[in-house]
Parts: sequence; structure tokens; C-alpha cells
Amino acid sequence: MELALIFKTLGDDIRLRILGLLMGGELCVCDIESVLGISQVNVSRHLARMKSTGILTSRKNAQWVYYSVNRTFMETHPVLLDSLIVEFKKLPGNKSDMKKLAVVKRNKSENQC
Amino acid sequence: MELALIFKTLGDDIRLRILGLLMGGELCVCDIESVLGISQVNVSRHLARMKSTGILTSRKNAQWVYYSVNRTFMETHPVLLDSLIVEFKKLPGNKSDMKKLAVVKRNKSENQC
DNA sequence: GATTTATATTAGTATATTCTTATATATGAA
DNA sequence: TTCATATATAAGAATATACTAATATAAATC
Repeated sequence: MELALIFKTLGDDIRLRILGLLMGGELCVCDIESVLGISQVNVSRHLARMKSTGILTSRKNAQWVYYSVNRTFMETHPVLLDSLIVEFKKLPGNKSDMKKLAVVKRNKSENQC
Repeated sequence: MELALIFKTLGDDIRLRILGLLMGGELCVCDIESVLGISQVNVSRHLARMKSTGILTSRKNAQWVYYSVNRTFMETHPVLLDSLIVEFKKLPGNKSDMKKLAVVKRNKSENQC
């Protein structure tokens, strides 16, 4: 996992917001889509890119794909990850994303996205 | 200073190597050029980019321009900077760059680059 | 003033990235 | 089997990036 590639991958607003959301635990694509208000294709492509860099992993359950921060990444770059947590807290849009996530999760019933 | 822009700027091997060198203190363009073995134009453009992002500053002395890590950047993102130090130490080429820098500095006489 | 040295900028090409639209796949439900 | 939902991939256009070669600027020296 190349450092430059990691930074290149992190160097995008949408991907940073996605990572910020996933820091709180795994989410399915449609949740991320709802929170960010971005098209499914767009979210999917950004997720794929972060996964191919090794920052994220995914697991499939029924028709949903759940993405989460890759454990290997966390273990290989613990200090970088800590600094990301610090930086995320400083981001202006972070709070509203987290609020929106809470709303999306609350309004979500079983067998639905 | 946008976080995504910072990462985007860091997302390049040459720029990471330059930053690694400048962590040890200011250097003129020709020193960086010698250490990295990269063309002057190339080094200059990467430096300009990092400066415009706010990661570096420069001062001019006689015909030389000395670049260094921007103090404001260090003060605004201390934890990120710490993580960079940790990551740099893990980079495979870092040691050889530092050695090369020592050689370049030693072989350098007054009024010469 | 002419020349050399250090650095920056411009022009042009090749490649990468991002977005939108359309389409494909895969699972579950009717 | 057909339909609806969740996700991924492909195609095409617009923009950004990186590199090389050539040129410009600016200071120092002769």
C-alpha cells in the first residue's frame, strides 16, 4: 500500500466524507447515498476506488453491500488514522453529515434501504 | 486550507519525497534537484504546487530560493504532521534520500549550488 | 554590458480523473 | 417467471495533472 496512493485517494471531498461516515462503523451503499445526497453511481465508484487502494473493505449480505474501513489499513497506519479522526472533527460539514446519518438510520425499517 | 486539497497535494511520490527532505529544514531548489535526481523544471513545479496549497513557504536569498515547511501549516495540522513523520520513516526510499542529502550538503561549498 | 547560474513559466502532449447517462448483474418478492 | 431494488460497470465528454523542451527572469560575476 503506497503512501502517495493513499493520499491521492483521500484527496477528494466526497471520499473524505465517506471515510468520515465509515469511521463510525459499516454502512451499505444506499445509506451513504442518502446521507451525502449523491447519485448511486458516483458513490459506488468512489467506494470502489477506496477499496482498490486498500482503505475500505466490503461484504455482501442479501442485496446489500456493506462497506467499512479495512482492518489491515487501520493496523498498518494507526497514527495516520488518528490524525484523520482529528482532521475530520475540524471539517465544517462533518457535524451535519453525522446528524443526517442518524436520521437516515432512524427512519430505516427492516428489509428496506 | 482544505483537507482534500492537502491530501491531493500529498498524493504524489515526488512531492512526498520533497516534503520528507524539508522536514529536516529549509533547502534551496538546486539541493532538492540534486538529491532527487529530477529536472529543475519538475522540482520547481512541484514546489510551486505545494506552496500554493499552503504546505510550503519560500524565501529568496541572492539567486537562491529556499523552501521550507509552512509554519502556519504545522500549527494548523500538528497531528497530521506527526503522522507524516511516522509514515515517512516507513517509506523504503527515505533513508537513501536522507543519505544523499547529507552528501549533497557536505560536498557543497560557499557561493555554489 | 555580457555571461553564467538559479529559478520560474509557457506550450504542447499524454494520461488520469470526474461526472452523467445508459446498461448490466444479482438478490428478493410477488 | 416477472418485477423491483441494490449495486456495479461501460461509454463518452470535460477537466486536471504530469512530463519534456524551450524560454523568461533575476541576481552575481566577469
